[in-house]
Amino acid sequence: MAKRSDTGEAPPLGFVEHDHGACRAAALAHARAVCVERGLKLTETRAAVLDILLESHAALGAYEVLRRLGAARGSAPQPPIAYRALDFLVANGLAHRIERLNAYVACARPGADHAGAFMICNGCGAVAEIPGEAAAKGLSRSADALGFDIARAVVEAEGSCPACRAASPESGS
Amino acid sequence: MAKRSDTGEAPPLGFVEHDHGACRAAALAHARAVCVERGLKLTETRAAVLDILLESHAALGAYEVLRRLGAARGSAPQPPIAYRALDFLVANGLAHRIERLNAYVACARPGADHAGAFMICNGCGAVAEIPGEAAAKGLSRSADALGFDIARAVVEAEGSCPACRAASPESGS
DNA sequence: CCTAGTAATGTTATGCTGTAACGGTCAAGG
DNA sequence: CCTTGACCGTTACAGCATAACATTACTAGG
Ligand SMILES: [Zn+2]
Ligand SMILES: [Zn+2]
Ligand SMILES: [Zn+2]
Ligand SMILES: [Zn+2]
Repeated sequence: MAKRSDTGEAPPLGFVEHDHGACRAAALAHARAVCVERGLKLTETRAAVLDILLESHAALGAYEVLRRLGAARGSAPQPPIAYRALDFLVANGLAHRIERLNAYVACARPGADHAGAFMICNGCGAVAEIPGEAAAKGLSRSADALGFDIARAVVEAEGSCPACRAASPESGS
Repeated sequence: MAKRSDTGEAPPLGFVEHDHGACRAAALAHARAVCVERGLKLTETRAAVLDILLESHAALGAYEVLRRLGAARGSAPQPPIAYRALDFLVANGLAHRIERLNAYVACARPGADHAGAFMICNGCGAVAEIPGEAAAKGLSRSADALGFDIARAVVEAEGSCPACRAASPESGS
């Protein structure tokens, strides 16, 4: 495949093979560091939810998170438990909400600026997070022309990841 | 205001003053033409739902459409009635789904290519539909670099329209 | 005309997504 | 001690969406 150091971009996790154990540990460590730095509390529940999201680079619905949280605890927590933790993670850039799926994914670019864009594979459910600049640039030019002030941009592309394209080429061009 | 003929782009309805009665009639006429051309049936229910969406350039939730449909008929239709009509309109490019809002808006660019992007005003709920090219270009370059095949892109910016910025400038820069 | 097929609508029931509201727990600080 | 504030636990409900099946309407063929 293409080299990836030639553009200076971060490697796009989600579709590429990588040491996910390290990936997960690094994200968790980063979360702890961020919370210390900002005076936030990464409580047991929040850490557990983040860890659940970090199980893979797929997006999980709130109720799926809730189920796994219940399995991890032995009890059966109610929806607000999951939503509050997810809201905390999203508000602090540790996770993202995928609007197209009404689902949540752990942040794959710890510490980045966080105007991210996402590529969602319909085959395997993997989600890759990429810098949003490319899309945001064109978008903000359009917004300027309109006099519109962008507070937040949702950029989500749905399609087939390299692995899924290789596995079922009938849907290709 | 800024001239709008200097870029060759279509005028961005939704945020600009315009003769909305004509806008609505033209959209309805276009819908009829499209259906005739493609051998589709713009039934009473479908036309009614499209007309409801065309009441303004704001997005409506399915249940709000349902309520208005009930008001227009005198009966109280069930959710699938609205969803089926909305699905038909979306499938044929006569309306669009706004993922961020779980809501639907009439197409404001009849006959266009339909890889549109949307600007959603948090103040007044107006939605402007703009050509998606600007964002799509950067996005597809990223996708190519990843080996990702984009089937559909969701591009939705949330913020303040010119009118709402003027009305409440405290949230400005 | 009658019939069979298809497309759309009507109806029932249910599941997924998200939040309001209130009470309990625990730690920090006067 | 007693307040304050942040978080957690629980109940109840609101909003979004679809599966499944019954019914109606339109259409093509006999
Ligand atoms: Zn990973
Ligand atoms: Zn895939
Ligand atoms: Zn209009
Ligand atoms: Zn506005």
